[in-house]
Amino acid sequence: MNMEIRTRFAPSPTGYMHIGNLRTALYEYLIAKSQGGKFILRIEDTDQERLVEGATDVIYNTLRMTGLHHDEGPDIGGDYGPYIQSERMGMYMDYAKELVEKGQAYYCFCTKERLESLKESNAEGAAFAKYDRHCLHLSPEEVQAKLDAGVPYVIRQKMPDSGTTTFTDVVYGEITVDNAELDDQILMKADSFPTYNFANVVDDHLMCITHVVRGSEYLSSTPKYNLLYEAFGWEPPVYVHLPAVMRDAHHKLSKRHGDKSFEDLINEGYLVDAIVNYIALLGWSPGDTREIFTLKELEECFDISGLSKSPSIFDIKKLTWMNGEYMKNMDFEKFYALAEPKLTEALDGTGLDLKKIAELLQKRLETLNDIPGLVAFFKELPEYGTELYTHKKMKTNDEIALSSLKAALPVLEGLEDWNTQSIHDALMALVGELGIKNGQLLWPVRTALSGEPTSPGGAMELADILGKEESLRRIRVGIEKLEK
RNA sequence: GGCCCGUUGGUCAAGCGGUCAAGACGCGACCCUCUCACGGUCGAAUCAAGGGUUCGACUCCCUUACGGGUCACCA
Repeated sequence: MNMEIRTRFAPSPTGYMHIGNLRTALYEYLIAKSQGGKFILRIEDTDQERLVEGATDVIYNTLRMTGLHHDEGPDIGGDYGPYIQSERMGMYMDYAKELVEKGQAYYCFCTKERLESLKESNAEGAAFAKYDRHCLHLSPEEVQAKLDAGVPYVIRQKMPDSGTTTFTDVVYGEITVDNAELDDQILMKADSFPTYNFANVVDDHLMCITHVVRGSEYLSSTPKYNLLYEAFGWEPPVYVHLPAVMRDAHHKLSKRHGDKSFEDLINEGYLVDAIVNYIALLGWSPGDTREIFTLKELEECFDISGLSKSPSIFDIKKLTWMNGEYMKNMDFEKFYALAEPKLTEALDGTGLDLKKIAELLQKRLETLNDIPGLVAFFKELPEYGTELYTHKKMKTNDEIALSSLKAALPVLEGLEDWNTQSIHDALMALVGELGIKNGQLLWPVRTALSGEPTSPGGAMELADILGKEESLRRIRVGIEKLEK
């Protein structure tokens, strides 16, 4: 029978959501959900020194926004709690002692100083020093005596003396290492807290995690994890190691080096769905040429075999393109709801029809933050030079522009109904009368109305939105500039 | 340095012994057009190198190079 797949996202509350972590969460979610499994959230907050106020909320918010709903977690409970690691601290010592009893781990009373000197004496050009197992051969009596005397201790995992350890990673395949390479790593620290590696194994086992999904930086320590599972007599999980998300060929994405977090991208006007869609494709491919996916669609077609082995560089340009795709293909009402705040902010007090402007904008936007810059001219005609009137393709220059504007002015002044259609009819009729090209009339009008080299919408649309009075005023300004 | 992993256009990538080596972003050109954009058409651009194995290698094996990871009482 098939065991239900359980994956977990185990972030540290750092106060922001790293893109690489979000992608890991996404894959964990998809691996579980594509097989009808469960996605669990476990907060790893044991690093008390780096604790940030409100940091767990960032995690909850991100999962909620992206739709990566967890089935169990600190905020919603579950059968395998607690889901906050700091609340699990009492349970690890017993497991460590169990291993000692089984002969798979041992007490170590070595001082940090001794360990330090060990490294130095070993430093013959190499920075590598395994623990020398000084305490491995202590007799039970000696150990007990030291414990009774209150000598500080750690508990170390006893690695096999010889042979090799092999494990299979879903992405990287079969990996074998010499056991001689493995250090007797510390399981319980002198402060009686578990090390990360140990806590992870115990937690994952207790939470019945079937697929451990994590960054490839853990590939090297996986043999130790596996040995730990074996030592306990537990069944090891399926390992899925993920290649890193890079900033460039040499560096991982990192907040500290100025790379953007999920929140940063949202603040810069990127859409949640586009971000999720984009990062899904950073290291995974569906095998066909589809690129636009909703989360639901990803759940349906996600397959572990599409995961890549090599790191991928985060390309903001492609994200930006994809963001534009989402904007263009969105229902207008939904788009308007997103754009409205930005429009209101930029055009406050103008009384302009924001919906009409939004319609013009929807197909030309890459991010929501482009809005203010694109619509500013509606509020106030910018200062501009008459060189804007010269456009080679439109076959215009100052002279033509001036005469076109002069011709357009009375026509528009005489317009009773002011809407896109009436403006269109009037101007096109004028083009016919004058026997000029469309652009020779429309380009100057558009330029006069916007004062910009480019604008969302052409002459007729801008005139309609600006209204008769303001449009005429701007055309007069244009004439004035050209007459100088 | 030891060990582990990786390497298809600038970027994301498909490929899983036989393809003119998909597709997308970006870039360039053209078309459409009242600007920009959208849309459409086309184009430049890739198998890290060298050995094998094979009738045949991007695909399998080895070596080299170059990257990355890891070697904590940090997570």
